[in-house]
Amino acid sequence: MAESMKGLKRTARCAEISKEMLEKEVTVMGWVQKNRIKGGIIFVDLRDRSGIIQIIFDESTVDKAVFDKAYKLRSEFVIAVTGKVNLRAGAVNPNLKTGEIEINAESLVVLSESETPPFPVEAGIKTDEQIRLKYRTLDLRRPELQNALKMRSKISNITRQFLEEEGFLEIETPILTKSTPEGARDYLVPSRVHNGSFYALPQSPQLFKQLLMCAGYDRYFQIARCFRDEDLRADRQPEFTQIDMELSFVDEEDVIDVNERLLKKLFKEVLDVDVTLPIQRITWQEAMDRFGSDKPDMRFGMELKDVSKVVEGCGFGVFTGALENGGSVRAINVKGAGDMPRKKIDALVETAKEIGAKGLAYIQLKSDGTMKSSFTKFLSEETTSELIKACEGEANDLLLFAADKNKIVWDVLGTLRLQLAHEFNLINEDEFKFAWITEFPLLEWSDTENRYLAMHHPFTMPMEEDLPLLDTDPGAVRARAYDIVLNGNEIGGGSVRIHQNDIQERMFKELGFTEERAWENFGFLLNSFKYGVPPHAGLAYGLDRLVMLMSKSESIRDVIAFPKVKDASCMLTGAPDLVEEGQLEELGISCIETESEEN
RNA sequence: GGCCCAGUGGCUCAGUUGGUUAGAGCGCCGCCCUGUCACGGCGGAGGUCACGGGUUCGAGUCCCGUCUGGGUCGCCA
Repeated sequence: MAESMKGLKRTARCAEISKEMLEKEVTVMGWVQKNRIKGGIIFVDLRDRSGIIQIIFDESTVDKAVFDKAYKLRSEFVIAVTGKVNLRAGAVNPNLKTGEIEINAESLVVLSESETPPFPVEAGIKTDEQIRLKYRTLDLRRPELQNALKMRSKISNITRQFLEEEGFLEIETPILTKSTPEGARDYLVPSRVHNGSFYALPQSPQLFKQLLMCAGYDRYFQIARCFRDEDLRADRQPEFTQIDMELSFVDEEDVIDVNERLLKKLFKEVLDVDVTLPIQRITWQEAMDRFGSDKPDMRFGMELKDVSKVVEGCGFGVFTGALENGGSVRAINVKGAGDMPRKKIDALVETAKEIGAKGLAYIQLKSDGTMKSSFTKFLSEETTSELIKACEGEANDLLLFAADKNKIVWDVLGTLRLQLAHEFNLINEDEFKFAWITEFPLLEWSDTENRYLAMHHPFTMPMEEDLPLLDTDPGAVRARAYDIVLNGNEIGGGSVRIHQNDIQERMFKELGFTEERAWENFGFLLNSFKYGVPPHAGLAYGLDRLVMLMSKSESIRDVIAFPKVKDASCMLTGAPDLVEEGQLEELGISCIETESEEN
């Protein structure tokens, strides 16, 4: 039966007990990890968020009532134990922080009993995530999740402390706000007072932080919850957290400087990893040309080679055709893969096709010096050897060629490069390789909408020297935008913002907004811009993704206490759920039955 | 919305070309054990093989559909 605390006070957490406290009487409280009964002596491993300490109940020294109670302890019972800290009489357990000591129990209070847990509450379990999410409180007791959430807390706190010292103010922005076009689908919240009208949950505090700059707050930050109603991924949740910041009277150099120092501090204090500053910067164009990705994993080579010049007029229709359509022919050299079996190469070709390529050409330079290729029969011997030379091909190399529009070529080779690096173990998992990616394209052509979309967002400043191109070749205009990339993951991004009305108007025009619609959607910002806007720039990190990488977690769900599953529902609470008819009436909402609900 | 993977005692899994009463380890329950810490010994309980159809003399196994979870493409300014 559960007992009360009877005025007991906890003196320390389990793993905070140390040899310095020998002979002292302490009271610990926590969960029973394990009860080992050896007849006249009982060992209980007691766990709390700090770790584990061994409690010992000795039949010859402890009250019989206490001993009998200890005999009945089971996994996950919550207990309070008072006793003396002693050196262990038996063997030391080197796997425990408290492995040299134990507590000789004098009294025991069972604060709460527990049913047998549905899965073991310990590290390294293989239990299905579905079950872990349903019993999330139990899962959260396990060391992996505790460590991830502790790390998350530490990262937030260091960030706060650092930004405070750098003169930033932490300011909250609304959660109930206005729906904006462009970008992700909004989560909507119906208004009771204004039936038929809706708030939207923020996709980011972007516009509000710009307003704060207009208001003179200089340097702002917020650890902000954001919402996007899009499908989930291993690294994507419908609600997530940004470390969001904005600075006035600065350019990209200032933003990069303060963030490099923030990252250096975080990695030093959280992981004891030294980040060498400055972090290397490469332009978007260079990232695509060398790695086929705007978030390159630079922990390994296998860089893309542009061989368009070599194969110009070579006679192989696939190559020349791609070049004639304004595309390119590029290659990667997979070192040590020259003897890859045909079946595996075919699988690579399949991957390329899934991404959108019509095929994938290859040259196998086998380790015995012979060569096998899907296309060199169309080429002269000179061109073939020039091609191999351009790829720095040697015996036992596999050369893969993609020929198409640049976007497809980058996508195909960028994807294969990553896939093959994993397959051939080229990635040092202990390494943290950062890079700034700069000079992103400002606009991106959308075939579905038949217009340009903002690659970053509509308030991103174009590069001054590219301004004339806005009228002639909008796709070529570069933006003053930058992403911070870590090991092939975008962990943050930002830009210098437009603070001139005339440029902002041109931008909206380019995006196909009428003046009327621009004012309807962003009037509150444009209006503020009329009364003195400081030049400003900012950046936001995806905190969840950052914690995931730093804690080497496999899924973003492992760094969020109560995450959602693939269809954006919560296995623990059952949200989203139906509501009472009266609530809907009040909101002036009636639901249309869909086919799936009828069944 | 498309494609791929998975679902068998509480957990993790095995289960042969379709063939007696569906197995194992851990956990759980009982008894024993004074230095265990992956404790040990003896004994025991526990299964609608995700669900619904179908094929068959016979289905955990084959076929169709559904549900649930995961991965991914689309989507994510």
